Amino acid sequence: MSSNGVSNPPMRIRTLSKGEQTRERILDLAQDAVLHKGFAGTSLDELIAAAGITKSGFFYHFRDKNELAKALLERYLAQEEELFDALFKRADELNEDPLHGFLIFLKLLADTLADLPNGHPGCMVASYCYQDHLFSQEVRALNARGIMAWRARFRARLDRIAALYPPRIDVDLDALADMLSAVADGGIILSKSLRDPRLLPQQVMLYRSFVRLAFLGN
Amino acid sequence: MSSNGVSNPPMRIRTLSKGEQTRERILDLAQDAVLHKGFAGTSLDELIAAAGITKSGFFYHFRDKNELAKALLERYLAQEEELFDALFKRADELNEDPLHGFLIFLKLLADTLADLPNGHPGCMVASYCYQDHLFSQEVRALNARGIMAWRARFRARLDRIAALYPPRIDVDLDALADMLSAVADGGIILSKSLRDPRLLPQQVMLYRSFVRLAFLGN
DNA sequence: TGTACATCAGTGAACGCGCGTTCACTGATGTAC
DNA sequence: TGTACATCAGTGAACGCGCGTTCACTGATGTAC
Repeated sequence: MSSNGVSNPPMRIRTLSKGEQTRERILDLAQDAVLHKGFAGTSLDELIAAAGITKSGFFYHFRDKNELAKALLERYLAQEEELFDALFKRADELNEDPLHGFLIFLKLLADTLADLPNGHPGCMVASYCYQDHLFSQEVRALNARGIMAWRARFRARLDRIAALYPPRIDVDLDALADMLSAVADGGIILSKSLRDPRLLPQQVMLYRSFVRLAFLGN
Repeated sequence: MSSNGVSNPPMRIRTLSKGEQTRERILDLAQDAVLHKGFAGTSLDELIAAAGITKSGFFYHFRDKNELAKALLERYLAQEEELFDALFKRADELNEDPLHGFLIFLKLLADTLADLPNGHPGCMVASYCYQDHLFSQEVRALNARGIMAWRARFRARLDRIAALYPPRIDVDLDALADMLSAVADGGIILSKSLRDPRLLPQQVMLYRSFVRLAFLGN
């Protein structure tokens, strides 16, 4: 079940080999478990039982548990990138103005998040940042790079916007770019904690209101 | 060290008994460890070693590990309440207008967060929400009640503001109240992940800009 | 002021279970000639 | 088309260590009379 939904690319190109299918199944199960019990709280025993393989089968796919952590995060970040690429592409097809394109993107994002059947499963970056001492330096760096990539992506948009629409307030564009990540991560925490999937898209829409106010004034 | 700083009440009234001191020491160590390794990743062995007691000493203070989880969260929520009470009190002493009082509160909050020597240690509610399957129903409910209490507190302020300053945009006041929690939790994740303590207060100040724009228009 | 008893704040040893990891092995599928 | 070999995708058993929990016990401090 689940396999998160957020980030499924619009269409699968290549069919997966048997081994790749097993690996993806392990990752799906692991992601779900890690987002609800933490990494240390997720045992390999439960994963292999759910995946229907043996311990040694797991170690065929991952050298050790840390490599599972790394693969989980890499896949999550790649899926987010795909999602953002797709939504920006659609938004830009609908409008060529950078501000309105961004506002459309935010609306599409909120709609996408609102349409997830069980709500957003959780942000791997947020989960990992609260367990950073469990991971290798490599994984921690990957986590930070994920956030920096989001900042760079949104910042580039905001630069184009600010060039056309002088901001009504004194605002640091990096901070405003970060705010989308913050509001999304915070919104996920609200939705998860209160078991109300609507809270996350609602927060994204509030961020949208802020951007609109800041550049458009209404 | 640490003992988090955020939430230390302005002054200690009562001196703690020996047992209470030990208990607080365990909680300090546990909070630090849980926020960096997760709850399952934090062993009692490491806590007792750091606290300088034995296993049985620990179980004198807490019936089992779940009770530690509960005590940790209860203390965290109480400390947050104390902090908000203190900051609102100071803000209201400086100004009696509800909007400007709230804006001053947000500035005080940002300043407080900026002054934490090592940055904010992390939000227990966020940490727990990413490990909810580890905890009893009681602890999960406590976590949700924490967020609801923040919402109620900020919502009450926003109601008084909206009565005097009709909002410039169509905005749900519960959502706007939640946004402070979201921005704070998201800001903590930014600060922790990128190891830059300034990002959290920066996000709080952005939220402040939004509130100002929404009610004051500049 | 002295004695008896209760409570506080722990100690020390043992428990069994689950954890991640290793190792030698194997049937099925793919590739070269 | 048949055979030899390599790679893929695992199996099965064993490993030792660390985990949370239990239990009987104890010295120090507080309270009643």
